[in-house]
Amino acid sequence: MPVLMSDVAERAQVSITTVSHVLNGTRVVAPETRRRVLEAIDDLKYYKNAPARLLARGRSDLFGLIISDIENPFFPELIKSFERACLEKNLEVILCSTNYDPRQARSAVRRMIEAKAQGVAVMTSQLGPEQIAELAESETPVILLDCPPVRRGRSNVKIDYTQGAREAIGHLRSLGHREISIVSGPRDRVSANAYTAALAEAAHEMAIRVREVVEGNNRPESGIAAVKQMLDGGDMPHAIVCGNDQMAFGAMRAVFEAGLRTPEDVSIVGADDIAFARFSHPPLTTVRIPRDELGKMAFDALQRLVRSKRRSGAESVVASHLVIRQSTGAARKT
Amino acid sequence: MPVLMSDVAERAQVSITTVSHVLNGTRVVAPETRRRVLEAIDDLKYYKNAPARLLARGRSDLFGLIISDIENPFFPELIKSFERACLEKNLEVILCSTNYDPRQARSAVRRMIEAKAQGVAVMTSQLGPEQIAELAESETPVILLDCPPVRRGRSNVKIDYTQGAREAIGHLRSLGHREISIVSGPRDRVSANAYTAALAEAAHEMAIRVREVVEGNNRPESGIAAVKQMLDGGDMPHAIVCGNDQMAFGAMRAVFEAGLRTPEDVSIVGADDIAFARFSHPPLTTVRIPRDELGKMAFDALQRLVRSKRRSGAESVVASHLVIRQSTGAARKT
DNA sequence: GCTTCAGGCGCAAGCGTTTGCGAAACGCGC
DNA sequence: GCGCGTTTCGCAAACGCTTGCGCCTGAAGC
Repeated sequence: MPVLMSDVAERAQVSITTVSHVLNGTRVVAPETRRRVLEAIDDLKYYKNAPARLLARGRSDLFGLIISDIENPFFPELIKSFERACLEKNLEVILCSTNYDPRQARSAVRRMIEAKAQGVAVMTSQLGPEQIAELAESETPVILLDCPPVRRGRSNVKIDYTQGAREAIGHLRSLGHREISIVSGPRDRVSANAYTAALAEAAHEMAIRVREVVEGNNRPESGIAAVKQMLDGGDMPHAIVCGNDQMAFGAMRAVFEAGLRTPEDVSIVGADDIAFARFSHPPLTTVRIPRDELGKMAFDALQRLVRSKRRSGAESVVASHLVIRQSTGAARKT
Repeated sequence: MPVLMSDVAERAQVSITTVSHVLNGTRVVAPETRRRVLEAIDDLKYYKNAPARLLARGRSDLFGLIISDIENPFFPELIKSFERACLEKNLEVILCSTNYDPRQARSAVRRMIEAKAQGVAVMTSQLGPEQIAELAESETPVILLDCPPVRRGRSNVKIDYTQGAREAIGHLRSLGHREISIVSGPRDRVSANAYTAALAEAAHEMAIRVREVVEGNNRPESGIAAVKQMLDGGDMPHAIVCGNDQMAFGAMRAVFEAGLRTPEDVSIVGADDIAFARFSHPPLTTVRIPRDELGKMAFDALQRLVRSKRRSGAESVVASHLVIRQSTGAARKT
């Protein structure tokens, strides 16, 4: 039923070989012939058959991207910049979410392999070593997030939290704070631990005391819960550093509900700098993770890996920086 | 290099025909044989070759989803529920964004056709009639959003704003408000107009005056701008109904920056009920568009269309409802 | 005028599945 | 012991494209 290359060929009075070549630019075709072919394609409204094409070529123009959860505001910007980079090079993207579910994680990997993705950027920590190994066995180059070591066919893009952590702690210090409390991300997430560690180190360097670290699950509710718990402790924290913005929003809410104010009574710092951080009340001071750079970087790294014959992995790093808004303020004199 | 069906067949001592049939469950295979095949697949780590499969079958198990912009918080939840529904039926999703760019819109359509998607849900108004026609010509069933009429191979899922609008206006009225101002979405968006119209009608019914409608672009900044403009007018609005939540956040910010308070001085109502509406300050009263239902509904409608031989389209409707939080309050006595 | 060469193009063999036909093997009734 | 219905499985022809070879034509070289 659909229009085939042979139909185009017939109408343009050439062989399908020629049609294929003008379509792909794989060899010189006389301008006049080319014109006829293009015209025929247009007249007939020919669409190439992607599966047939892939099958014949043996490889795809697909780059895979595996993320945790599309509803997590961390990802959309990352996805978008990854996609944009792919589009520019005329590559397709195949996107899969794990939704924090190991089953879906496995199925995501399977799909990547089945679709014959040239390479896959894994921007979630939901994949276990077995899944990574599976990709490796299929000779699929992989980019991991915060997950060294690098090796053949496997690069790493790393978020450097140290700078952001230093700036955040430094900022609080300069506001007169000498103690902080931390609402961390889930302990089973490498990135969360890295950030918490970076904070602890920065605090140590600057002689700031870390009163407590309470673990959240990265969602606003857990920010609320964490802060409630802190407040119940009796001795109220005056500076809270959160593992991500969503928990920071929760924290602000809990502070408000306790009859306190941000930043007058307690300063709050988020992390990620999601779009809404600018529109919360007060606008959130936060450690920005440049997710657009991250997507671009993942793409670049992947492309390098795919192109190079040796497939030797590399590590690239994106820096984090504090962006100061209005959720942090001078420590109260005691 | 990769493991083929023939490898599996050899190891299991059967023909590739049999392997194919156990893989697809397309005919009965003796239990023992079946076991051997499965075992071989497992041992060899065989992955089916999706392109080859598609080519041979002539059709795919792909459902397409075209959205505007993944960074727009309206979409992720919709995407997720669409995906979930597909996953349950063992269908793959191919997702494309238009990013409000006609070129990308065209390319999205082309990709759907090339990939041989069984059907496509178009949840954006970026596709012009030509693109829709393109899909129709390729015999691809289509689900549109708020875009009648229904016809062969083309269903519509409609958001019913009237209920939500009535509830919103009624709520404001019961709080003592007798006038509202509207910050609408872009006028070239059908849905935005539908909502504005529903608001106007509800207002009319309840004898509420619509002081003004200023057009925004659905982003927070435009909410700020719109409210600034209203405030500059001198005569301050006491109730503002916004076309979406993001503009409502902007509106709240502008109100705050003008030294006023929400809801004491001005009540603000959003629309969509994105995740952050619960965590803004104050939490946003908003007309909820159930995006999860929407995704599910789009999927169901698409599936019906794909399955039925006659391909006759239908219209399904999702209702909207007000969710009352704290950005609305009693009108001030004048 | 004959050879050489390059530019332009077509032939046909894959690519790895699915699936319509059938064939073999087996059990049962008579 | 034979015919017949079942059950179980294999053969080989698509599917629509890409691409290695190689042919043809006309112009340039001598």
